[in-house]
Amino acid sequence: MARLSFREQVLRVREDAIVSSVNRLLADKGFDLMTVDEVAADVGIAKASLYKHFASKEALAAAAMVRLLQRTLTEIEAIAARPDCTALQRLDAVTRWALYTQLAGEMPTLPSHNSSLRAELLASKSYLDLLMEVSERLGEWIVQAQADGAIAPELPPEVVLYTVFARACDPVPAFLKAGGRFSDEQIVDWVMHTCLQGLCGPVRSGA
Amino acid sequence: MARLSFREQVLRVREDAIVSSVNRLLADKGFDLMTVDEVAADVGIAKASLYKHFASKEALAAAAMVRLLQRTLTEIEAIAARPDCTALQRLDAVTRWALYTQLAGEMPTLPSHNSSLRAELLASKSYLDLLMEVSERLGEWIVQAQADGAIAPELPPEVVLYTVFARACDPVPAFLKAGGRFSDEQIVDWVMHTCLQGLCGPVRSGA
DNA sequence: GTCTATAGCCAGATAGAC
DNA sequence: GTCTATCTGGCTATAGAC
Repeated sequence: MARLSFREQVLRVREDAIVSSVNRLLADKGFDLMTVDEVAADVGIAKASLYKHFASKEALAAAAMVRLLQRTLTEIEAIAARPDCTALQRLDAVTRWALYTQLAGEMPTLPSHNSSLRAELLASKSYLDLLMEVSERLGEWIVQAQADGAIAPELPPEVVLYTVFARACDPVPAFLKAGGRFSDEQIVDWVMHTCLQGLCGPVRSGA
Repeated sequence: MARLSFREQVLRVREDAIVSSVNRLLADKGFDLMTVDEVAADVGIAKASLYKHFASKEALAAAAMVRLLQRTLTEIEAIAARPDCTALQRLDAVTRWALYTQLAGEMPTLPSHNSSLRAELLASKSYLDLLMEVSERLGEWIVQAQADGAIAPELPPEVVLYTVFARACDPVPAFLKAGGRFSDEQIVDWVMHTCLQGLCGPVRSGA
């Protein structure tokens, strides 16, 4: 019993190493340019061994997305545990976390066009469950922030949710980072500013 | 002389048909999933004939991007010709145009990771020239809008420019459209609202 | 310049020994 | 479960006739 558990633990560690490589490669090159050979080489095992753990390239990507959502949920729970925060501050915190994750090269991005990949994700119960839970947790904060008058009440919560989600694959931070003239902190501050206050910023009396 | 000119015209019409197909397919499936066979079938010619017009798949995509930038410049000039507009209103108009183009399925999107494609684009003088001209035209409006106090002066113009550019590949409109509950006009209005005023909207007195 | 046919290559997936 | 070696399909690109 103990041996079996140990074996399973070894298995999980190896699979976690695989998912880590996939996560990094997805963040770096995207799904289409990532090859299974690369993943195998990065993990340090043979390609055929990969296929003993995951049935397809799509399954690899799905596993990376599941882990991302799990980490997102962990982050959400950590932020939810902070006392004396407004809902807007919590939304701000989770969005900043996503931006820093992206700037660190750890945010896997998937092409929204790829149909085989979409099919795999929509068939994954754990992925869908996690996505729904993340959406619901954020949705509660959004509704609360609107009740507080902190987020524009005329925006449907759906619009707010998608806008927050979209920061995870926003190309602006990477472009600003590529320029090399700004720190990650500065970049995140600006993107958060445009996200919350918009380009026009707080309305000044004369405007 | 007239015959030669006529021949060249026929050639350009055919090439324009090719670029139209590429534009649509790029908007629909993206570069990696678009195959040259599809383009040929869509145009109604043999694949080998395509390669008489364009040297590679990357060249096809580059041609589509050049045409997009040309159309963008045309739109910019039309907006510039409007009398009695503030710089912010012109920026608003061109961004709205990009959003409608995207919702119409006519906005080609390229993967930012693909290196062979990047190389092709960076080697294309007409692409780079057009990109620079579009950036400069928008840059003038941005600086003017900041001088007017309409756009937050603490934002570097670079940040504003990238934020405007990013609307062209913003995933939010497509998600909202996929929901099927909103009109294109409504979607564009919301996205423009979040772009200019942010999620928090105009600061209310109590906030 | 257009076509048919095919070369050449690469990447996802598998066979089968250990 | 791990490996080496291989299969298979699809895609870019080209050869060569007309």
